[in-house]
Amino acid sequence: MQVKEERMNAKDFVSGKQMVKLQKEQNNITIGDVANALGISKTTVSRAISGKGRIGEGTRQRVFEYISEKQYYPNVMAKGLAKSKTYNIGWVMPGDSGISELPFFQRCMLGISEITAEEDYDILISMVFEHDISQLKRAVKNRKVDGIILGQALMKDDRIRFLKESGIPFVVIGSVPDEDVVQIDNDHIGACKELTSLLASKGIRHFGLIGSDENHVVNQARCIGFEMGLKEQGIEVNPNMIYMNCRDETAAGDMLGKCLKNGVECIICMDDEICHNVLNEIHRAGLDIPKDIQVASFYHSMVLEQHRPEITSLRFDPKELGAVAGRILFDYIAGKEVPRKTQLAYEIFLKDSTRI
Amino acid sequence: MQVKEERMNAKDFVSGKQMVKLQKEQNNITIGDVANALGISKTTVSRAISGKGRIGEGTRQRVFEYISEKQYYPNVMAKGLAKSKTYNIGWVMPGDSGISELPFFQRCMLGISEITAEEDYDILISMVFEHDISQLKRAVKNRKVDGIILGQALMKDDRIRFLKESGIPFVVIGSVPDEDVVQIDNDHIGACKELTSLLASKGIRHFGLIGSDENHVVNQARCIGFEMGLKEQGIEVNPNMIYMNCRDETAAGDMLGKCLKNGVECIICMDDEICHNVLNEIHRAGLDIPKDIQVASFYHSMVLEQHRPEITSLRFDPKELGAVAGRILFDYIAGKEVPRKTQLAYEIFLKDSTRI
DNA sequence: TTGAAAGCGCTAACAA
DNA sequence: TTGTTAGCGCTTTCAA
Repeated sequence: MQVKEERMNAKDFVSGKQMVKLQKEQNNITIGDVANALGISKTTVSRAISGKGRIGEGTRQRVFEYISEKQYYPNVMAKGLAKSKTYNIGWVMPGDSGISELPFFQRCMLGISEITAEEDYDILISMVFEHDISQLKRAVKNRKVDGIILGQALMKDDRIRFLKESGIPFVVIGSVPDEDVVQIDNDHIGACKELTSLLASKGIRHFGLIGSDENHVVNQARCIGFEMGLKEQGIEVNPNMIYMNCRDETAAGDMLGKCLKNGVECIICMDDEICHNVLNEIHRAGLDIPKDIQVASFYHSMVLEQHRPEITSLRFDPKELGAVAGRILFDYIAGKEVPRKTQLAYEIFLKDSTRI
Repeated sequence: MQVKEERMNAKDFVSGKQMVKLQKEQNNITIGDVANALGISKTTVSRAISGKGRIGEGTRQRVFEYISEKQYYPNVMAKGLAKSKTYNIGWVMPGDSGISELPFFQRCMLGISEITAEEDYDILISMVFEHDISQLKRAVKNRKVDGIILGQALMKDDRIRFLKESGIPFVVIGSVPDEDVVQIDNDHIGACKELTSLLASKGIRHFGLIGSDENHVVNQARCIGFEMGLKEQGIEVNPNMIYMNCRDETAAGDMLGKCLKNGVECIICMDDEICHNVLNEIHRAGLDIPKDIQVASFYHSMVLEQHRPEITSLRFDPKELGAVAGRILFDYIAGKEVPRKTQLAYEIFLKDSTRI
């Protein structure tokens, strides 16, 4: 509280039942105003602004000077009506996502917004739930968006079914089996496979894989990558190595216990939250990492950053994911050919949690 | 992985460089189509739909039957142009907020979206940064929104300055000194005061308050409430009791150390993240809660939920905050009088972390 | 290089 | 109760 003068006082917070009312003063200048003021036609002004069609350099100059002086901004809604565009793209994310998923969505959104801004688009948000996609439906039926980015893919996804029926262009972040859905995803399979294989190549034979919701496509991909990694190293795949639907710390504790009983040397967690829970349980049990048990994670986030020893993990870039999804969506809307599936790169960080 | 048939295979994820292209089939039916089909005028259709103006019950029926059969949905953009509305409200949140703030924004948004949905509005999102409010500016200049909800208030807030100049109706979630800004906030002062006073009344004399960014208005309010609580119990307020700008676990450790050295009996954390860090440091130091040190928090979230013993804390409802902000904004836009400042209730949870 | 006029899909006076 | 007409602010043919 050093900066005394910036400190607020209690009275700053207190107020009577003071009421306020909006006084509007919308002095919005239109393309017609510009045209009149300059003694030219609306068409010409429009052309000057859009840069389309031939126009005299002189007139162009005059228009630009005038609109920058008078602070003219085109009415995007009107433009949209004329061009049958909304200049919005829809961003669909779960309204009930867990705390650990939020940073992912936030970063995605940041990537998307960089791209939309370039195109002078805005992001309209729909929060959906597993059994309530009314918000998404509203945005689509009302034609408030030109396209949609779906932030999450489920195995049986109502959103995707609806979007396909509706005919609106959309892309999904994540992977889905549907042949005709444009999707952008981290290369989870490749990444999980490589990390698993790498760890196995260092001599680990007994793995335990702990994951959360098996209804999430991404978790299935992780399983597949894990199994591929094992096979590559000649380790027999045993379904008992895999524990799914780990919902909380208690469950994590149980699964940890089972792993230890089964002689697991290295636990791989499917995501950062699972890993966080597992780590807590490991400490609670008084075990040492990596001496008593090694730990790796198929996903990394700030949650794991603080941990010592540092955790071996896969790292992806959600912001890039969002940006790529945005670019592809715009191409798709524009009628261009786009790849059905785009996979993004990953990085493997080998840290002390798997070094004996 | 029980549900075998729902499991994906590796091949589901693999694809060649398959390309897809959008085939558009926009068969959007307009109000004119409806009118023609029914042999009535567009006006009549419009009236039937909006419910405004007199209209024969029979015609109304026929219109409704037809539009529900043909799946007619009005074009909101066109409606907006005619009525000078966008049917969007802007939601402004920091693009670089810490992981611990995200659940707050998510819950707020949920509350907002419930209200906007009622009014057939959508949420347009602008991610801003401390020194980059270009996204917000775009949305406002382009007139893409009818009003704005600002999710966070800073002491010197560029966003607020810009919004005031622009003349667009807006409300802020949080507190600001500006006389003429409509604001909705948790009653932080009252809550912090009451909790502090309550703890003091149970015999605690030596408090330590640990907080984060002092540039956040909310943290200043917490300080004020804390001091008021102390005064109420006849405890002398000493600036040395307050530690601000606690950025990470290391800083939390330092401040914890200072508190202990100064004979602090109870540490109050300004928010859940601080508290989380402090708790970690307390455990690291091998101290017992509440025997060695008592702990309370001015903010509660899922982060603290798992902790044992449970932490005495203040609880607010961010979703309600968002909903109230939404309602007030709509009233404000409609030209109604709205309270300059709305304070929301809080709950105090006394738990074992402050029971000796 | 410029302009007139029609149109995007809807609402809202004003008439009938 | 219904229809005619103009208009919201922009784009886009088609002529000039």
